[in-house]
Amino acid sequence: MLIIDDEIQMRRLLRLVLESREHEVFEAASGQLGLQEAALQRPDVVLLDLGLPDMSGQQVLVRLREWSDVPVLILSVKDDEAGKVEALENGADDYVTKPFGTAELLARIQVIQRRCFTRQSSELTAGDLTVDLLHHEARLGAIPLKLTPTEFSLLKVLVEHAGRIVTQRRILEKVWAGIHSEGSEALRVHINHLRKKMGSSGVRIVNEPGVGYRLE
Amino acid sequence: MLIIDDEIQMRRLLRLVLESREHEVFEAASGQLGLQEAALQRPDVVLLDLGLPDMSGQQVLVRLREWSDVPVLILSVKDDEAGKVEALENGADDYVTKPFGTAELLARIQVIQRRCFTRQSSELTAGDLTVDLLHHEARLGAIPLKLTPTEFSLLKVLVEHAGRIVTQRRILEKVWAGIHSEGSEALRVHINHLRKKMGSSGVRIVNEPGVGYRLE
DNA sequence: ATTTTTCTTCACACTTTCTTCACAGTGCGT
DNA sequence: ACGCACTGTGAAGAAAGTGTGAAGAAAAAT
Repeated sequence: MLIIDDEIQMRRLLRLVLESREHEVFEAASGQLGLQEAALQRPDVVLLDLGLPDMSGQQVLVRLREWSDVPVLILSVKDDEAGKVEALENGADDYVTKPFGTAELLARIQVIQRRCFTRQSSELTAGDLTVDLLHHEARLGAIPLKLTPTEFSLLKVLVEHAGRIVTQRRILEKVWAGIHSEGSEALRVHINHLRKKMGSSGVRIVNEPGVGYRLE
Repeated sequence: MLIIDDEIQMRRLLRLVLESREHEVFEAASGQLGLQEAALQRPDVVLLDLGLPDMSGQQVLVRLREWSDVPVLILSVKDDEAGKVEALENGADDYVTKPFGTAELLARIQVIQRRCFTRQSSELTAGDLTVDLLHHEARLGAIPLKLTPTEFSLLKVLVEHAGRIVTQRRILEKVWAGIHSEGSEALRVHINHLRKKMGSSGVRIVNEPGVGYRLE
């Protein structure tokens, strides 16, 4: 979930509401930053304010649509019909006028997520490897990998940062939610299992001694 | 395009606007008739007024959603936040408050059409298995399956995503509407019943430990 | 109100998955 | 070569998840 809005109090409010529903929230205070964040974080939904300092929200939307299908919900202070229509035609998925009720906002977010499940494959890939978060499935080329929950979660973290190193600490936090305050013994074992199940395909899990692991 | 609204002048207005955009338009003046028309004509979009004489628009929506996933756009005179949220949670795709601009209405219709794939049939199949949402029947080949309501609902969820994993969480949400905050004991039992009733046909319900179930 | 059907809970056996442990291997600096 | 820290790997017990029958609770039908 990415919030693009220049007013900090609005961002705070939205973050509060969204995090209560267990969304991972990113913020951007301008159109430029918003586009950058969208490219970097690949959010599942974008909340876009039309009144931005550096470029119009419409422009942001158009630029975003050049490469992304992510659902966009427009936030705007003006109840401006022409602007509404323009945004919807530019590829926005919904339009909410400030001030809005948080219940309505959440409901509308749920709707666009519901509708975009089929379209948005929500798949991560790295070489031959495909990880489908929605269906909890992983494939190597066309062959499905049979992974246990922990293995899947671990692979997910690695694929999210494919090609880059992922710290052991970071893995432990993401997969074990910090329960394992120390000791990466279990982690080593699961890495081992993953490597076995992936066999000798193009995808490898490489260890960076003392730091973490990297998928290539 | 199906319009469900009791006010004839509103239906006329909508028909005029929609036909100018070359939509085929059907009309219904009550909830009952609306549901009948929906089943008969299989419209690509439904415009639903919440204030109907015979039954509440919410009810119509719920009944419709039992067998169809056609995009529904709610029309309402009241700008009632609670009603909005309820409708959106009941499966509506958008909500417009009367009076509305025709440009906005058309734009919003385009959005939900763009985002939705509509299932034209009210039957789902997976191998030998056929689930008729409209008539609430399930058959294995030609033989009707005698299912209880919960079993039917459960099977429906599985068939909708036939061949893919369906998370336990998703099943609990869909079948039990989140009442069962946790504990999948009842789920296990019903899966067991379904398996027995389906016997050893080509269709099997496979468990993915720690994740959910999959129909294949 | 009574019967019938359906749903949920519980107990227990069973399966899968997770963690721990022991030990072997690797690379590095002294 | 040696110690050292870290990593890879197999095995076994612990923990979590699942299948299944039966019994009581709830809902629906009569």
